[in-house]
Amino acid sequence: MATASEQTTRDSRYLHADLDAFYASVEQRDDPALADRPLIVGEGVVLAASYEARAKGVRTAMNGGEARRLCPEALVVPPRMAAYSQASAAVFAVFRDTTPLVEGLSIDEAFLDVSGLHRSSGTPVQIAAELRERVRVEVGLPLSVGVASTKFLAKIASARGKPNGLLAVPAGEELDFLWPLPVRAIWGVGPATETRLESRGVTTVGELAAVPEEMLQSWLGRSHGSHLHALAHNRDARSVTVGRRRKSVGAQQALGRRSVGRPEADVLLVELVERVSRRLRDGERIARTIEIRWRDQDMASHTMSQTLDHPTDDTAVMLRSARELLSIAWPRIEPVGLGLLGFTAANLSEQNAVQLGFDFSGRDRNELDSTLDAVRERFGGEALTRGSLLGRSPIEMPVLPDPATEDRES
DNA sequence: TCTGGGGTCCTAGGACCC
DNA sequence: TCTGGGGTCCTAGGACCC
Repeated sequence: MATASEQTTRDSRYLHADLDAFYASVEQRDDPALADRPLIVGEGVVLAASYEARAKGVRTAMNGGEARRLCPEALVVPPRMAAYSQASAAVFAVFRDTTPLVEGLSIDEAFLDVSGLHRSSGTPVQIAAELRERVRVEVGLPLSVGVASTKFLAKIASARGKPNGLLAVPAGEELDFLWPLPVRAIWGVGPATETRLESRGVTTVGELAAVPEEMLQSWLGRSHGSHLHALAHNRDARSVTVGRRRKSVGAQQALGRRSVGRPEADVLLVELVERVSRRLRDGERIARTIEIRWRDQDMASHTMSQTLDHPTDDTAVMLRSARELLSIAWPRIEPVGLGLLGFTAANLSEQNAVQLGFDFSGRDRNELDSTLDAVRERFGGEALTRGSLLGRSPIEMPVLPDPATEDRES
């Protein structure tokens, strides 16, 4: 098991904050009649279930009929997305008031880096306790927080602390905490990886840590293998990234078992493209890659994509491309039957970006650096490096980014 | 238990360029 | 005409997450 030399001695600087049963908690907050009662949000499929409903076996993504059979006394309400967005924004405001180093992962969870706050705000554990209290009082929602020396361990800790808990993994005790857990607890180990590990007799993180890295790579692929090897030893160098932006926007529609002909598929495609292009325009984003995805009646999924010469947010342009793809794909789709149709716009960039083109082949280093300085001064591009100037593709720079719009849209 | 809707990241082969 | 090293971009598929 853990030896002292293997333990990290870094401070616990990362918080993973996760709202409990988020949609259900918002409903229970807004309607006192729902408090402390089994509650299901979403009718066709369960989007969220209160802990009272979970106690009966109801789970997220379960179909509504099954959920009602398991928990007949549950109240079922339709989702109110606007209310959840508002609640999320209020919670994230508390996060950002605690530290500017906040990385949103989804509508209801975020990483916070609280290193450097020790003098002003207390220890990470004190900060986490304060955060939970503020979210409870100011927003009225239960929050679980994990505290650890790495992001991935903080995430595991918050999950173990639920519901409504605070769990800190003390520096030096990381591996004692980690190694008894099932491999599935690791963020990034899903059903496929779990099965592959299990077939080789590896079921706990401790057993995973004992497998030589090269062997793990041969089982799972180079990158995945070395990544899991590192995590099993609590080696995770990832830091909190502020201001991440979405890289793709998509919409999809499941069709069940009914048979769908080409005309109906085409109508559906128009609706999907309209939804996506509207969201692109609302978010002031443009996309260069157009993708259709479908699932056949055997549940196998497929994609087909096309990259345009110029990014766009224009419905007609995207629709033309999507239709072209559907025409090419249809001979493959028709014999098997369509189970789901989706449309995704990827390769997103900022609507107000400028493209800078450079050709520095054969130029010297000084000339390059002075140009780099000039470009940075004009466009404020901190991310711009000499390496990016040497690339042949145009470099995209946001025009005078407004910090207020840097928020991740949820 | 035959399964919703919205995402991210990685891999691997081929085309193409210098 | 053939061969090599180094690199980017595009496409399709797969695993995973909330």
